Amino acid sequence: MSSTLEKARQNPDSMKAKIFLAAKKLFGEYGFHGTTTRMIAQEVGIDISTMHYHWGDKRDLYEAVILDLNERIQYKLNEVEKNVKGESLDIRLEVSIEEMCEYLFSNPCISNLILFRSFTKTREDSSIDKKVPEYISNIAVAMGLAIDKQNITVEAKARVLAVVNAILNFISGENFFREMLDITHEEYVRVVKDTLKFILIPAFSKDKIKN
Amino acid sequence: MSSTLEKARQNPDSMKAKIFLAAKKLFGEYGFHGTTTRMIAQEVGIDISTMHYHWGDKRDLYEAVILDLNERIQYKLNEVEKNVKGESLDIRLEVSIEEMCEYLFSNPCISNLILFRSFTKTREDSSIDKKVPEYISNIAVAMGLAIDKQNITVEAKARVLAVVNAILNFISGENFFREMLDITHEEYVRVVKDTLKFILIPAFSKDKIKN
DNA sequence: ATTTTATTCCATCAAATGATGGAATAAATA
DNA sequence: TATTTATTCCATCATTTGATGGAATAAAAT
Repeated sequence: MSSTLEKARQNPDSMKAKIFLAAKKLFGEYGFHGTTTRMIAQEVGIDISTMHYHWGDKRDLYEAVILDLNERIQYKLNEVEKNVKGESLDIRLEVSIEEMCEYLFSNPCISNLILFRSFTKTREDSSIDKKVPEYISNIAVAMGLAIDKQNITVEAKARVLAVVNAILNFISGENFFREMLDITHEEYVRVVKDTLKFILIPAFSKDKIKN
Repeated sequence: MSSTLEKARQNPDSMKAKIFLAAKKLFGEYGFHGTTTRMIAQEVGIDISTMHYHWGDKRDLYEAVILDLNERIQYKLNEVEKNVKGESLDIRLEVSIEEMCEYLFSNPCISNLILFRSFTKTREDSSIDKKVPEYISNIAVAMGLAIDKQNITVEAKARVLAVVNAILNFISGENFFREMLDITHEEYVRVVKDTLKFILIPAFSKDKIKN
Protein backbone atom coordinates (compact mmCIF):
# COMPACT_ATOMS: atom_id res chain seq x y z
CA MET A 1 0.00 0.00 0.00
CA SER A 2 1.64 3.22 -1.06
CA SER A 3 1.41 6.74 0.21
CA THR A 4 -1.43 7.92 -2.03
CA LEU A 5 -3.82 5.23 -0.91
CA GLU A 6 -2.76 5.57 2.71
CA LYS A 7 -3.29 9.31 2.75
CA ALA A 8 -6.74 9.11 1.21
CA ARG A 9 -7.70 6.52 3.82
CA GLN A 10 -5.99 8.36 6.64
CA ASN A 11 -8.69 10.96 6.98
CA PRO A 12 -11.46 10.87 4.41
CA ASP A 13 -12.84 14.16 5.74
CA SER A 14 -9.65 16.07 5.05
CA MET A 15 -9.89 18.63 2.32
CA LYS A 16 -7.12 16.92 0.39
CA ALA A 17 -9.04 13.65 0.42
CA LYS A 18 -12.30 15.34 -0.54
CA ILE A 19 -10.68 16.98 -3.52
CA PHE A 20 -9.13 13.67 -4.48
CA LEU A 21 -12.46 11.85 -4.39
CA ALA A 22 -14.22 14.50 -6.42
CA ALA A 23 -11.43 14.41 -8.99
CA LYS A 24 -11.59 10.62 -9.17
CA LYS A 25 -15.31 10.73 -9.80
CA LEU A 26 -15.20 13.46 -12.42
CA PHE A 27 -12.12 12.21 -14.28
CA GLY A 28 -13.90 8.86 -14.47
CA GLU A 29 -17.08 10.38 -15.86
CA TYR A 30 -15.72 12.99 -18.22
CA GLY A 31 -12.11 12.01 -18.81
CA PHE A 32 -9.09 14.23 -18.36
CA HIS A 33 -9.99 16.88 -20.94
CA GLY A 34 -13.69 16.68 -20.16
CA THR A 35 -13.07 17.57 -16.53
CA THR A 36 -12.19 21.16 -15.65
CA THR A 37 -10.51 22.28 -12.47
CA ARG A 38 -13.57 24.39 -11.77
CA MET A 39 -15.82 21.33 -11.97
CA ILE A 40 -13.70 19.63 -9.33
CA ALA A 41 -13.66 22.68 -7.09
CA GLN A 42 -17.40 23.12 -7.45
CA GLU A 43 -18.04 19.45 -6.63
CA VAL A 44 -16.19 19.94 -3.35
CA GLY A 45 -17.60 23.40 -2.81
CA ILE A 46 -14.29 25.23 -2.70
CA ASP A 47 -12.24 27.65 -4.74
CA ILE A 48 -9.88 26.41 -7.46
CA SER A 49 -6.89 27.86 -5.69
CA THR A 50 -7.61 25.66 -2.69
CA MET A 51 -7.40 22.75 -5.06
CA HIS A 52 -4.04 23.92 -6.31
CA TYR A 53 -2.88 24.47 -2.76
CA HIS A 54 -3.42 20.80 -1.92
CA TRP A 55 -2.67 19.04 -5.17
CA GLY A 56 -0.58 21.24 -7.44
CA ASP A 57 -1.74 21.32 -11.02
CA LYS A 58 -4.45 19.35 -12.79
CA ARG A 59 -2.03 16.78 -14.20
CA ASP A 60 -0.57 16.01 -10.75
CA LEU A 61 -4.03 15.34 -9.44
CA TYR A 62 -4.88 13.13 -12.38
CA GLU A 63 -1.71 11.10 -11.97
CA ALA A 64 -2.40 10.63 -8.28
CA VAL A 65 -5.84 9.32 -9.20
CA ILE A 66 -4.36 6.83 -11.66
CA LEU A 67 -1.79 5.60 -9.16
CA ASP A 68 -4.43 5.15 -6.50
CA LEU A 69 -6.56 3.23 -8.94
CA ASN A 70 -3.83 0.73 -9.76
CA GLU A 71 -3.21 0.15 -6.09
CA ARG A 72 -6.84 -0.42 -5.31
CA ILE A 73 -7.51 -2.81 -8.16
CA GLN A 74 -4.38 -4.78 -7.28
CA TYR A 75 -5.42 -4.92 -3.65
CA LYS A 76 -8.95 -6.06 -4.46
CA LEU A 77 -7.74 -8.75 -6.82
CA ASN A 78 -5.44 -10.17 -4.19
CA GLU A 79 -8.36 -10.23 -1.79
CA VAL A 80 -10.57 -12.08 -4.28
CA GLU A 81 -7.80 -14.52 -5.05
CA LYS A 82 -7.52 -15.43 -1.39
CA ASN A 83 -11.27 -16.07 -1.23
CA VAL A 84 -11.30 -18.55 -4.10
CA LYS A 85 -7.98 -20.32 -3.56
CA GLY A 86 -8.23 -24.08 -3.92
CA GLU A 87 -11.59 -24.14 -5.68
CA SER A 88 -12.14 -25.45 -9.21
CA LEU A 89 -11.68 -22.97 -12.04
CA ASP A 90 -15.42 -22.89 -12.69
CA ILE A 91 -16.17 -21.95 -9.12
CA ARG A 92 -13.28 -19.52 -8.98
CA LEU A 93 -14.53 -17.74 -12.06
CA GLU A 94 -18.07 -17.63 -10.79
CA VAL A 95 -17.12 -16.26 -7.40
CA SER A 96 -14.61 -13.83 -8.87
CA ILE A 97 -17.18 -12.44 -11.29
CA GLU A 98 -19.64 -12.04 -8.46
CA GLU A 99 -17.18 -10.32 -6.15
CA MET A 100 -15.56 -8.10 -8.75
CA CYS A 101 -18.97 -6.99 -9.98
CA GLU A 102 -20.03 -6.09 -6.45
CA TYR A 103 -16.84 -4.15 -5.92
CA LEU A 104 -16.80 -2.34 -9.25
CA PHE A 105 -20.49 -1.51 -9.25
CA SER A 106 -20.01 0.24 -5.93
CA ASN A 107 -16.87 1.98 -7.23
CA PRO A 108 -17.72 2.68 -10.85
CA CYS A 109 -15.05 5.33 -11.26
CA ILE A 110 -12.42 2.60 -11.04
CA SER A 111 -13.55 0.88 -14.20
CA ASN A 112 -14.21 4.19 -15.92
CA LEU A 113 -10.68 5.32 -15.31
CA ILE A 114 -9.13 2.05 -16.44
CA LEU A 115 -11.11 2.15 -19.68
CA PHE A 116 -10.24 5.78 -20.25
CA ARG A 117 -6.58 4.92 -19.94
CA SER A 118 -6.81 2.02 -22.39
CA PHE A 119 -8.84 3.72 -25.08
CA THR A 120 -8.05 7.38 -25.28
CA LYS A 121 -5.13 9.58 -25.99
CA THR A 122 -4.27 12.63 -23.95
CA ARG A 123 -3.04 15.72 -25.76
CA GLU A 124 -0.06 16.14 -23.52
CA ASP A 125 1.54 12.70 -23.30
CA SER A 126 2.05 11.62 -19.76
CA SER A 127 4.58 9.10 -18.50
CA ILE A 128 1.93 7.65 -16.21
CA ASP A 129 -0.03 6.31 -19.13
CA LYS A 130 2.90 4.19 -20.19
CA LYS A 131 3.00 2.19 -16.97
CA VAL A 132 1.74 -1.31 -17.66
CA PRO A 133 -0.61 -2.76 -15.05
CA GLU A 134 0.77 -5.81 -13.34
CA TYR A 135 -2.50 -7.31 -12.29
CA ILE A 136 -3.03 -8.97 -15.68
CA SER A 137 -0.12 -11.31 -15.00
CA ASN A 138 -1.38 -12.06 -11.51
CA ILE A 139 -4.78 -13.02 -12.84
CA ALA A 140 -3.22 -15.26 -15.48
CA VAL A 141 -1.42 -17.19 -12.77
CA ALA A 142 -4.51 -17.28 -10.55
CA MET A 143 -6.55 -18.71 -13.42
CA GLY A 144 -4.00 -21.40 -14.06
CA LEU A 145 -3.16 -20.03 -17.49
CA ALA A 146 0.50 -19.79 -16.51
CA ILE A 147 2.83 -21.30 -13.95
CA ASP A 148 4.73 -18.22 -12.79
CA LYS A 149 4.35 -14.48 -13.22
CA GLN A 150 7.50 -14.10 -15.25
CA ASN A 151 6.54 -16.59 -17.91
CA ILE A 152 3.16 -15.81 -19.37
CA THR A 153 2.32 -16.43 -23.01
CA VAL A 154 0.78 -13.76 -25.17
CA GLU A 155 -2.31 -15.94 -25.57
CA ALA A 156 -2.79 -16.21 -21.82
CA LYS A 157 -2.46 -12.47 -21.32
CA ALA A 158 -4.91 -11.82 -24.14
CA ARG A 159 -7.45 -14.15 -22.57
CA VAL A 160 -7.13 -12.38 -19.26
CA LEU A 161 -7.60 -9.05 -21.00
CA ALA A 162 -10.79 -10.35 -22.59
CA VAL A 163 -12.12 -11.43 -19.21
CA VAL A 164 -11.21 -8.20 -17.46
CA ASN A 165 -12.58 -6.01 -20.21
CA ALA A 166 -15.84 -7.92 -20.39
CA ILE A 167 -16.43 -7.02 -16.76
CA LEU A 168 -15.24 -3.42 -16.93
CA ASN A 169 -17.35 -2.70 -19.98
CA PHE A 170 -20.60 -3.57 -18.34
CA ILE A 171 -19.81 -1.49 -15.29
CA SER A 172 -18.71 1.62 -17.14
CA GLY A 173 -21.36 1.33 -19.79
CA GLU A 174 -24.21 1.04 -17.30
CA ASN A 175 -25.83 4.38 -18.13
CA PHE A 176 -25.76 3.70 -21.82
CA PHE A 177 -26.64 0.01 -21.74
CA ARG A 178 -29.30 0.27 -19.08
CA GLU A 179 -31.20 2.74 -21.19
CA MET A 180 -31.14 0.20 -24.03
CA LEU A 181 -32.31 -2.62 -21.80
CA ASP A 182 -34.75 -0.41 -19.94
CA ILE A 183 -34.27 -1.99 -16.51
CA THR A 184 -33.44 -0.85 -12.98
CA HIS A 185 -29.96 -0.79 -11.53
CA GLU A 186 -30.63 -3.91 -9.47
CA GLU A 187 -31.88 -5.82 -12.49
CA TYR A 188 -28.89 -4.61 -14.44
CA VAL A 189 -26.46 -5.94 -11.86
CA ARG A 190 -28.17 -9.33 -11.95
CA VAL A 191 -28.22 -9.47 -15.76
CA VAL A 192 -24.58 -8.43 -16.00
CA LYS A 193 -23.43 -11.10 -13.58
CA ASP A 194 -25.45 -13.79 -15.38
CA THR A 195 -24.26 -12.68 -18.80
CA LEU A 196 -20.63 -12.64 -17.72
CA LYS A 197 -20.91 -16.12 -16.31
CA PHE A 198 -22.68 -17.30 -19.44
CA ILE A 199 -19.97 -15.90 -21.67
CA LEU A 200 -16.82 -16.48 -19.66
CA ILE A 201 -17.18 -19.77 -17.83
CA PRO A 202 -17.70 -22.15 -20.79
CA ALA A 203 -14.50 -20.96 -22.46
CA PHE A 204 -12.37 -21.89 -19.47
CA SER A 205 -14.40 -24.78 -18.18
CA LYS A 206 -12.38 -27.95 -17.82
CA ASP A 207 -15.21 -30.42 -18.37
CA LYS A 208 -16.18 -28.54 -21.52
CA ILE A 209 -19.86 -29.12 -20.80
CA LYS A 210 -22.00 -26.02 -20.49
CA ASN A 211 -25.08 -25.82 -18.24
CA MET B 1 -27.96 5.02 -46.66
CA SER B 2 -28.51 8.59 -45.53
CA SER B 3 -27.18 11.88 -46.71
CA THR B 4 -24.14 12.07 -44.45
CA LEU B 5 -22.68 8.82 -45.65
CA GLU B 6 -23.57 9.54 -49.24
CA LYS B 7 -21.94 12.93 -49.20
CA ALA B 8 -18.71 11.64 -47.71
CA ARG B 9 -18.61 8.96 -50.39
CA GLN B 10 -19.68 11.30 -53.14
CA ASN B 11 -16.32 12.99 -53.42
CA PRO B 12 -13.71 11.99 -50.87
CA ASP B 13 -11.40 14.74 -52.10
CA SER B 14 -13.86 17.52 -51.35
CA MET B 15 -12.89 19.81 -48.53
CA LYS B 16 -16.03 18.95 -46.63
CA ALA B 17 -15.20 15.24 -46.78
CA LYS B 18 -11.58 15.85 -45.81
CA ILE B 19 -12.63 17.79 -42.75
CA PHE B 20 -15.12 15.09 -41.88
CA LEU B 21 -12.50 12.35 -42.06
CA ALA B 22 -10.03 14.29 -39.94
CA ALA B 23 -12.73 14.95 -37.37
CA LYS B 24 -13.73 11.29 -37.28
CA LYS B 25 -10.16 10.26 -36.68
CA LEU B 26 -9.45 12.82 -33.98
CA PHE B 27 -12.76 12.50 -32.14
CA GLY B 28 -12.07 8.78 -32.03
CA GLU B 29 -8.60 9.22 -30.62
CA TYR B 30 -9.12 12.06 -28.19
CA GLY B 31 -12.85 12.19 -27.62
CA PHE B 32 -15.05 15.25 -27.98
CA HIS B 33 -13.41 17.42 -25.35
CA GLY B 34 -9.94 16.14 -26.15
CA THR B 35 -10.23 17.26 -29.75
CA THR B 36 -9.99 20.97 -30.52
CA THR B 37 -11.24 22.63 -33.68
CA ARG B 38 -7.70 23.76 -34.31
CA MET B 39 -6.46 20.15 -34.20
CA ILE B 40 -8.98 19.24 -36.88
CA ALA B 41 -8.10 22.24 -39.04
CA GLN B 42 -4.40 21.51 -38.68
CA GLU B 43 -4.89 17.85 -39.61
CA VAL B 44 -6.49 18.98 -42.87
CA GLY B 45 -4.11 21.89 -43.31
CA ILE B 46 -6.71 24.63 -43.35
CA ASP B 47 -7.94 27.49 -41.23
CA ILE B 48 -10.57 26.94 -38.54
CA SER B 49 -12.98 29.25 -40.23
CA THR B 50 -12.93 27.04 -43.32
CA MET B 51 -14.02 24.25 -41.04
CA HIS B 52 -16.87 26.35 -39.71
CA TYR B 53 -17.80 27.33 -43.24
CA HIS B 54 -18.40 23.70 -44.20
CA TRP B 55 -19.66 22.14 -41.01
CA GLY B 56 -21.02 24.79 -38.67
CA ASP B 57 -19.88 24.42 -35.11
CA LYS B 58 -17.93 21.67 -33.41
CA ARG B 59 -20.99 19.93 -32.06
CA ASP B 60 -22.60 19.72 -35.51
CA LEU B 61 -19.50 18.08 -36.87
CA TYR B 62 -19.37 15.63 -33.99
CA GLU B 63 -23.00 14.66 -34.44
CA ALA B 64 -22.48 14.11 -38.15
CA VAL B 65 -19.60 11.79 -37.27
CA ILE B 66 -21.77 9.81 -34.87
CA LEU B 67 -24.58 9.48 -37.39
CA ASP B 68 -22.20 8.32 -40.08
CA LEU B 69 -20.77 5.78 -37.71
CA ASN B 70 -24.13 4.22 -36.92
CA GLU B 71 -24.90 3.95 -40.61
CA ARG B 72 -21.59 2.30 -41.41
CA ILE B 73 -21.72 -0.26 -38.63
CA GLN B 74 -25.28 -1.12 -39.54
CA TYR B 75 -24.34 -1.51 -43.19
CA LYS B 76 -21.33 -3.68 -42.41
CA LEU B 77 -23.31 -5.92 -40.09
CA ASN B 78 -25.94 -6.52 -42.76
CA GLU B 79 -23.14 -7.40 -45.15
CA VAL B 80 -21.63 -9.89 -42.72
CA GLU B 81 -25.02 -11.39 -42.00
CA LYS B 82 -25.54 -12.09 -45.68
CA ASN B 83 -22.18 -13.86 -45.86
CA VAL B 84 -22.94 -16.26 -43.04
CA LYS B 85 -26.63 -16.91 -43.62
CA GLY B 86 -27.56 -20.57 -43.32
CA GLU B 87 -24.39 -21.72 -41.59
CA SER B 88 -24.29 -23.20 -38.08
CA LEU B 89 -23.98 -20.77 -35.19
CA ASP B 90 -20.40 -21.86 -34.55
CA ILE B 91 -19.40 -21.13 -38.11
CA ARG B 92 -21.38 -17.91 -38.19
CA LEU B 93 -19.66 -16.67 -35.07
CA GLU B 94 -16.24 -17.64 -36.35
CA VAL B 95 -16.72 -15.96 -39.70
CA SER B 96 -18.36 -12.91 -38.17
CA ILE B 97 -15.50 -12.43 -35.72
CA GLU B 98 -13.02 -12.76 -38.57
CA GLU B 99 -14.83 -10.30 -40.83
CA MET B 100 -15.70 -7.76 -38.17
CA CYS B 101 -12.11 -7.77 -36.92
CA GLU B 102 -10.82 -7.16 -40.43
CA TYR B 103 -13.25 -4.34 -40.91
CA LEU B 104 -12.75 -2.66 -37.55
CA PHE B 105 -8.98 -3.00 -37.53
CA SER B 106 -8.89 -1.12 -40.81
CA ASN B 107 -11.35 1.49 -39.46
CA PRO B 108 -10.34 1.80 -35.82
CA CYS B 109 -12.07 5.14 -35.33
CA ILE B 110 -15.41 3.35 -35.60
CA SER B 111 -14.87 1.29 -32.49
CA ASN B 112 -13.24 4.21 -30.71
CA LEU B 113 -16.25 6.37 -31.27
CA ILE B 114 -18.72 3.71 -30.20
CA LEU B 115 -16.83 3.13 -26.98
CA PHE B 116 -16.54 6.83 -26.32
CA ARG B 117 -20.28 7.15 -26.62
CA SER B 118 -20.95 4.27 -24.24
CA PHE B 119 -18.51 5.21 -21.54
CA THR B 120 -18.15 8.92 -21.24
CA LYS B 121 -20.28 11.88 -20.45
CA THR B 122 -20.17 15.10 -22.42
CA ARG B 123 -20.43 18.36 -20.52
CA GLU B 124 -23.13 19.72 -22.76
CA ASP B 125 -25.67 16.92 -23.06
CA SER B 126 -26.49 16.15 -26.63
CA SER B 127 -29.63 14.55 -27.95
CA ILE B 128 -27.53 12.43 -30.29
CA ASP B 129 -26.09 10.50 -27.37
CA LYS B 130 -29.55 9.34 -26.39
CA LYS B 131 -30.22 7.52 -29.64
CA VAL B 132 -30.09 3.80 -29.06
CA PRO B 133 -28.28 1.77 -31.69
CA GLU B 134 -30.54 -0.65 -33.49
CA TYR B 135 -27.87 -3.07 -34.57
CA ILE B 136 -27.91 -4.85 -31.23
CA SER B 137 -31.39 -6.17 -31.95
CA ASN B 138 -30.40 -7.20 -35.44
CA ILE B 139 -27.48 -9.21 -34.15
CA ALA B 140 -29.66 -10.89 -31.54
CA VAL B 141 -31.96 -12.12 -34.30
CA ALA B 142 -29.04 -13.11 -36.53
CA MET B 143 -27.56 -15.16 -33.69
CA GLY B 144 -30.82 -16.95 -33.09
CA LEU B 145 -31.19 -15.44 -29.63
CA ALA B 146 -34.60 -14.08 -30.59
CA ILE B 147 -37.26 -14.73 -33.20
CA ASP B 148 -38.12 -11.21 -34.29
CA LYS B 149 -36.61 -7.77 -33.78
CA GLN B 150 -39.49 -6.48 -31.72
CA ASN B 151 -39.35 -9.19 -29.12
CA ILE B 152 -35.92 -9.54 -27.65
CA THR B 153 -35.33 -10.47 -24.03
CA VAL B 154 -33.06 -8.45 -21.81
CA GLU B 155 -30.78 -11.48 -21.47
CA ALA B 156 -30.41 -11.80 -25.22
CA LYS B 157 -29.55 -8.14 -25.64
CA ALA B 158 -27.04 -8.32 -22.82
CA ARG B 159 -25.35 -11.30 -24.45
CA VAL B 160 -25.09 -9.44 -27.71
CA LEU B 161 -23.61 -6.47 -25.91
CA ALA B 162 -21.00 -8.71 -24.36
CA VAL B 163 -20.04 -10.08 -27.76
CA VAL B 164 -19.90 -6.69 -29.44
CA ASN B 165 -17.93 -5.09 -26.64
CA ALA B 166 -15.43 -7.91 -26.52
CA ILE B 167 -14.56 -7.17 -30.12
CA LEU B 168 -14.60 -3.39 -29.88
CA ASN B 169 -12.37 -3.41 -26.81
CA PHE B 170 -9.55 -5.21 -28.49
CA ILE B 171 -9.65 -2.92 -31.49
CA SER B 172 -9.74 0.33 -29.57
CA GLY B 173 -7.31 -0.82 -26.94
CA GLU B 174 -4.68 -1.90 -29.43
CA ASN B 175 -2.12 0.74 -28.54
CA PHE B 176 -2.40 0.04 -24.86
CA PHE B 177 -2.70 -3.74 -25.03
CA ARG B 178 -0.10 -4.25 -27.70
CA GLU B 179 2.47 -2.54 -25.53
CA MET B 180 1.62 -4.98 -22.76
CA LEU B 181 1.85 -7.99 -25.05
CA ASP B 182 4.88 -6.60 -26.87
CA ILE B 183 3.93 -7.87 -30.32
CA THR B 184 3.51 -6.45 -33.82
CA HIS B 185 0.22 -5.28 -35.26
CA GLU B 186 -0.08 -8.42 -37.39
CA GLU B 187 0.51 -10.68 -34.42
CA TYR B 188 -1.97 -8.65 -32.43
CA VAL B 189 -4.68 -9.11 -35.04
CA ARG B 190 -4.09 -12.87 -35.02
CA VAL B 191 -4.12 -13.11 -31.22
CA VAL B 192 -7.26 -11.00 -30.94
CA LYS B 193 -9.16 -13.14 -33.41
CA ASP B 194 -8.08 -16.34 -31.69
CA THR B 195 -8.89 -15.01 -28.25
CA LEU B 196 -12.32 -13.83 -29.31
CA LYS B 197 -13.11 -17.20 -30.82
CA PHE B 198 -11.80 -18.93 -27.71
CA ILE B 199 -13.98 -16.84 -25.43
CA LEU B 200 -17.14 -16.38 -27.46
CA ILE B 201 -17.78 -19.58 -29.36
CA PRO B 202 -18.03 -22.03 -26.44
CA ALA B 203 -20.67 -19.90 -24.75
CA PHE B 204 -23.01 -20.09 -27.72
CA SER B 205 -21.97 -23.46 -29.07
CA LYS B 206 -24.90 -25.84 -29.48
CA ASP B 207 -22.97 -29.05 -29.01
CA LYS B 208 -21.51 -27.64 -25.81
CA ILE B 209 -18.16 -29.28 -26.58
CA LYS B 210 -15.18 -26.97 -26.80
CA ASN B 211 -12.19 -27.55 -29.11
C1' DA C 1 -14.58 40.25 -69.93
C1' DT C 2 -17.62 41.07 -66.33
C1' DT C 3 -20.37 39.78 -62.86
C1' DT C 4 -21.69 36.66 -59.54
C1' DT C 5 -20.94 32.99 -56.50
C1' DA C 6 -18.19 29.93 -53.75
C1' DT C 7 -14.23 29.18 -51.04
C1' DT C 8 -10.38 30.27 -48.05
C1' DC C 9 -7.81 32.74 -44.75
C1' DC C 10 -6.45 36.68 -41.59
C1' DA C 11 -7.55 39.23 -37.67
C1' DT C 12 -10.05 39.31 -33.89
C1' DC C 13 -13.51 38.47 -30.22
C1' DA C 14 -15.61 36.40 -26.10
C1' DA C 15 -15.72 32.74 -23.14
C1' DA C 16 -13.56 28.99 -20.85
C1' DT C 17 -9.76 27.26 -18.60
C1' DG C 18 -5.44 26.48 -15.90
C1' DA C 19 -2.83 28.83 -12.84
C1' DT C 20 -1.06 32.27 -9.20
C1' DG C 21 -0.24 36.25 -5.73
C1' DG C 22 -1.74 37.98 -1.86
C1' DA C 23 -5.21 39.27 1.44
C1' DA C 24 -8.29 37.26 4.82
C1' DT C 25 -9.31 33.84 7.97
C1' DA C 26 -8.82 29.84 10.89
C1' DA C 27 -5.93 26.84 13.53
C1' DA C 28 -2.05 25.73 16.06
C1' DT C 29 1.75 26.94 18.95
C1' DA C 30 4.38 29.40 22.23
C1' DT D 1 -2.73 36.41 24.69
C1' DA D 2 0.56 37.00 21.08
C1' DT D 3 2.80 34.84 17.38
C1' DT D 4 3.32 31.73 14.00
C1' DT D 5 1.58 28.48 10.76
C1' DA D 6 -1.88 26.48 7.87
C1' DT D 7 -5.82 27.03 5.10
C1' DT D 8 -9.13 29.31 2.15
C1' DC D 9 -10.81 32.53 -1.08
C1' DC D 10 -10.90 36.82 -4.08
C1' DA D 11 -9.06 39.07 -7.89
C1' DT D 12 -6.55 38.57 -11.70
C1' DC D 13 -3.50 36.84 -15.46
C1' DA D 14 -2.15 34.23 -19.63
C1' DT D 15 -3.45 30.75 -22.67
C1' DT D 16 -6.53 27.99 -25.01
C1' DT D 17 -10.54 27.37 -27.37
C1' DG D 18 -14.85 28.01 -30.09
C1' DA D 19 -16.58 31.15 -33.06
C1' DT D 20 -17.25 35.15 -36.54
C1' DG D 21 -16.79 39.27 -39.83
C1' DG D 22 -14.81 40.63 -43.65
C1' DA D 23 -11.14 40.94 -46.98
C1' DA D 24 -8.82 38.21 -50.47
C1' DT D 25 -8.89 34.79 -53.77
C1' DA D 26 -10.61 31.22 -56.80
C1' DA D 27 -14.27 29.33 -59.51
C1' DA D 28 -18.40 29.59 -62.07
C1' DA D 29 -21.84 31.84 -64.65
C1' DT D 30 -23.35 35.39 -67.68
